[in-house]
Amino acid sequence: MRLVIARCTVDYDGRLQAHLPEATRLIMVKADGCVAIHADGGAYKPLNWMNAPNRLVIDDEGWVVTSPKGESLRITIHEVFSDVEHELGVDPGLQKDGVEAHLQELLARDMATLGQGWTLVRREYPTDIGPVDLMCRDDEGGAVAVEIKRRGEIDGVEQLTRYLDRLDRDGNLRPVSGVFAAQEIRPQARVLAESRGIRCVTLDYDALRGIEPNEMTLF
Amino acid sequence: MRLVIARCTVDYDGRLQAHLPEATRLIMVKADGCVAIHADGGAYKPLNWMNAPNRLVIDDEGWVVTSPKGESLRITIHEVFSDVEHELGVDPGLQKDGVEAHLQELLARDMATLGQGWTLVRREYPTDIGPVDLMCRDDEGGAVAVEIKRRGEIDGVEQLTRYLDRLDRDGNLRPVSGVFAAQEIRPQARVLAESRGIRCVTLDYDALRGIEPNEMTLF
DNA sequence: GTGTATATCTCGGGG
DNA sequence: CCCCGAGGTATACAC
Repeated sequence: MRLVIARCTVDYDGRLQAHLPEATRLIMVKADGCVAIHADGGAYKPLNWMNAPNRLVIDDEGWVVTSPKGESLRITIHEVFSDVEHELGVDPGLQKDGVEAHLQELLARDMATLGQGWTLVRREYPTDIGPVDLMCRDDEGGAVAVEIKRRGEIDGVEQLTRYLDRLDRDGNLRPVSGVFAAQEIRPQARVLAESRGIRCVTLDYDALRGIEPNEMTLF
Repeated sequence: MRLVIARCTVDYDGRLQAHLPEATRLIMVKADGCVAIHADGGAYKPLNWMNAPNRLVIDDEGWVVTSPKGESLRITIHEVFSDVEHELGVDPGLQKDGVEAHLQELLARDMATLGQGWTLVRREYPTDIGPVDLMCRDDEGGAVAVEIKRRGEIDGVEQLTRYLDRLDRDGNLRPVSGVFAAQEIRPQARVLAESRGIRCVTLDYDALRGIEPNEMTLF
């Protein structure tokens, strides 16, 4: 990883056009060739960047980074304050716990959270517009499509609605009811869901984890 | 901006839990207090981060970053290879051209792109679930709601559909037709839009810019 | 503050 | 490769 502190101006031309007036910034070049221009604030997002793969040409004027997709980033360097390189090696990567896939797994193992006597047909049940998180049968054998979110918002209700619309055309399933399950359901999403006859279920992640027979967490 | 190259392990606990095994990484601390842990690859996104505002406590074990929202990041430092600080000052910021707001402005100035004899009622026409990009009248006086995107995808069609649903309840407007306008429209979005009677219009940004009477670009 | 929409979103999975 | 969905999305803006 190369770290350059320099007074520079930057011009990006690609998915849009953008320009950075002259100022002192950090230019970060990673081993995979990606480039990021950071100011001293504004969360982790750089002011300007180019994703790998790139071709980097350095001349007296500065740097020109070009990507095969036709994007270009011109960094005109006026003064260099620091220029260092460090070998970091390959990173073992991030281990996550508590995301949607985990909720789906936990819920699939404990259908009773949704309703007594419910059975799982399959996870990621396919439709021609994408997979439904869970397809179930309720205690009376009725088909139920379940959409799982960490945070239930309007988009999720729309997504489930599209699935229900498709699934309801299948004679083997019809009628298909819907359940919108999330750790937290936004009021507007709840209103929209219920206006469409979709049941909302709030999930308790810790309780679901507690139900597990053996330890599933990663660390 | 403080830049530390160190062999470290990291534990995040907040909106989820995540762990980084021991490896050498860049730790970036910006003037506003945000912290980012970077590997030597993977675009601009850090492996782990904490947004400002934060409280940073440093002891022999390493660093503990806590946010008022109850998130925490523990960085256990095993070996420091470099630790430097640079004063960058406040950045003048990025100047952009070619984003959705621009398209909306250009289209509002040249309604003929949508249809001969069309007139603009107003931009950001309000509904109770949010503003429609453009509200127009066609050559026969019929109300038309226009949703503008850089890239037209399914979500945009859903958004316009929600607006049309609301607007159609207004006796002064009904019937309201819809136009989905974008520089690029994904096939699936086009199919969905047309199945709902929404007309799709592909926008040519350069042509729209060419139509302008005076120079609007920033640089 | 919540709610909504945008983003050069980034990232990963599946066909 | 594109398409789609998730994200600790972050960010801006209106209410």
